Amino acid sequence: MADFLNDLNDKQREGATQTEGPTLIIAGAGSGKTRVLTYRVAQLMQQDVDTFRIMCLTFTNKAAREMRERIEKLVGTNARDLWMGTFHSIFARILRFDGNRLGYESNFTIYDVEDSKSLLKSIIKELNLDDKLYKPGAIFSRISSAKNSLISPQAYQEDPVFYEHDLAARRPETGKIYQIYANRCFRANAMDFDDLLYQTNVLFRDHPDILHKYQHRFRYLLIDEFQDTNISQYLIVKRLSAVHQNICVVGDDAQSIYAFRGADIRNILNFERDYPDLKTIKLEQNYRSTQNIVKAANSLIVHNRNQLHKEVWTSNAEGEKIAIIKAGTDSEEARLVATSIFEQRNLHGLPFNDFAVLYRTNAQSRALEEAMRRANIRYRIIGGLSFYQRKEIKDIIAYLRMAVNPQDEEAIKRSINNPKRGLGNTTMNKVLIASRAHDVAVWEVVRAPDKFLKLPTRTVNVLESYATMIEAFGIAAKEKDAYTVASLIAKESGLVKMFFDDDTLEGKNRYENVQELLNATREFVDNPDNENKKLSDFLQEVSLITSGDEASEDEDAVTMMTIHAAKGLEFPHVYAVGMEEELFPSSRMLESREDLEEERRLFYVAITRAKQRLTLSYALQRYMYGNLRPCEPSRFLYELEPTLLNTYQPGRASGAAVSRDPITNFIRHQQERKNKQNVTDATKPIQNKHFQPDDYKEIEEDMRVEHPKFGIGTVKMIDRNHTGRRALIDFDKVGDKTLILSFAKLRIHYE
DNA sequence: ATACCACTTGCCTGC
DNA sequence: CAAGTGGTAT
Repeated sequence: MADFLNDLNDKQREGATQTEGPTLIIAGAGSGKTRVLTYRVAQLMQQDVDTFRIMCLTFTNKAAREMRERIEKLVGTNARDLWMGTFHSIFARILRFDGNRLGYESNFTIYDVEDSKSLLKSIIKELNLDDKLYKPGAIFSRISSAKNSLISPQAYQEDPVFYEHDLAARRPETGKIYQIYANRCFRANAMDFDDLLYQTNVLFRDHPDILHKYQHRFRYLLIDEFQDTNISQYLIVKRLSAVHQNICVVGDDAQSIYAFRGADIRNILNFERDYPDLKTIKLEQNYRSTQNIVKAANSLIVHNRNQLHKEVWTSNAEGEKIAIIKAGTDSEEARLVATSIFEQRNLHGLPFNDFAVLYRTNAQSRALEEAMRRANIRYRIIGGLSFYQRKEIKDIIAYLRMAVNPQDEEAIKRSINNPKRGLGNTTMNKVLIASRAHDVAVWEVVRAPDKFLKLPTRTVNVLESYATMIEAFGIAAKEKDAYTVASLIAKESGLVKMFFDDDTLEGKNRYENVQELLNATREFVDNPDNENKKLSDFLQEVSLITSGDEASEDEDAVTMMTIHAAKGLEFPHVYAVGMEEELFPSSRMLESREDLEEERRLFYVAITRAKQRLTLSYALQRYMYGNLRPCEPSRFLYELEPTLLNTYQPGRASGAAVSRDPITNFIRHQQERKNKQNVTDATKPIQNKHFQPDDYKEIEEDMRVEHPKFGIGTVKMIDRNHTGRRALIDFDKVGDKTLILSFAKLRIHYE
């Protein structure tokens, strides 16, 4: 029965079998953490814990699906009652049940980022604020981080710290916008992504009976990728586990890469503080990668200061060294990567599925796609503009949303004059103003315009016929399955005809995409795993799609995606491209050490995706904003242990200034760079663009610092009486030196 | 009300 | 380079 546990090593088994009490599993990359979670759930089920008492939170829907399948295989029973899914989908479900206690109807809409920004844009306009200063995106991220820290609109407006911050950014009205935004979402019976967590917290906080219900229902809580949870998520699980304390979190602080959307690494670093009885298990053996890859990853991550100690090791083969590709331009880089993939495939008879190309930004995919097409390499792109973000799809979805929740203001705006019905901005503005003046949902005005304002008869008729149509859709949505309703709506709304009548290539494409959407609803309805097949269920699933959900591995193709999207995945052959300063690390991440460390963790994630072979590439010039700009190799490349990188082979391209060998030697580049530096050092002390000294005021005793000439050393003493501060530094290579801090260019060295 | 064109703006990452 | 905006002609 329980013999499946033999598949695990000692540490893993400990993690899988010690099911009671709070547990923290620190799991290095490739150490089998998903496996432990899977086996732990299987173990619980073996112990006759009712499946519906287990909640397991994953980072993507795909991970949840796969884990469920593996569990079913292990225990041989159906795991349908298991509450397994992403934070957002699980808590959206709870809010559908009990959100009425907060005044939401169970058919609430989930606003995506575009909806949120569009709403903010109209609020900013209504308040007559300067849209140069009040950028919807900037306001949105303020609101988002407020919600993720559980700051209500009211608390936000009363807090002087937020006010000062917004005032400094010349956006003093941000708090007011937040308040109006929240009101408008509520009136539209809509929640944004952050609300799904925020409102769950409010629900649990203000309605103890409901919290009590769920606390007693879920006896076991398991959370994957815990390093990427935010405060709001953490508080939910803390509340839920308060009674039974059976909370098991699994994560790797070295792979925390979502701070920009509120993830707080302190959740994992401080977990012990909240659970004094905590049992901590470290998984340090890597089963995924070669020794060279593991070592390279380790050599990089030691440069981060903020981390838990762990030593990831592997007993796998040494493997190939890390290859470095140096290219002239981004398009050459793409071509060299394509060539390399092609060669490797032919050389070893590998499927394209074995290869992944990872980049920092989605914009980088363009050049790569072109190169792949030219080299006749099949590829699939994960992320980027997803199917559901396409204009024509959003057009249809707006109607589907209206059918489920006609209060949905953003859906009204999108659908009311599309296809064209002669309802332009003028009318719409009047409607919006009336809805605000009477404090009713926009829908109420649209449905009965005469009650609220004066409009030409013709316009009133158009509005009324639109409303009648939506109401008919609404009735259909209640009675029929998602596919039937979606087909009806596509036809009756006139959108299908509109796309069909468009004879351009683009129009044809759109028409096909709409058909594709209808296929998706059909598949949704036909899928036996889906218990509920209504349109509202379909929309719920669509709005909470996570990156990678749409990918199918049926076709043999190279996978291309951002490093963020690659989290949790692995490939035999990985190419990480665009290893350049300002791109990776991103230019926006150079300011603070925290940001830079996050970029480094991101690179760590990229490296550790590779099982057998890792190739890194960079270009000397790259197109940006439509023109070619010079680039420098990423500082991260210099942080890798040089002996792990593939070395220059003198037999090939000897002596030549420009190598014809496509895989040119990074070491040589590094050498050239060093030589150049030394020359400059002799004449002008420090003119190294790369060497950015830290503010000398930050340097303190016992710190490790780096001097461009003397190298790395330890600060032994600082004489603060001396003007400009004098410091005694013991350099590893040249011994003691006394330097005037305000003159010496020193960089703080974190190790 | 709408269609089209010149002009500006910005490329992180994503539930 | 490409999406979005604002102005103008129809």
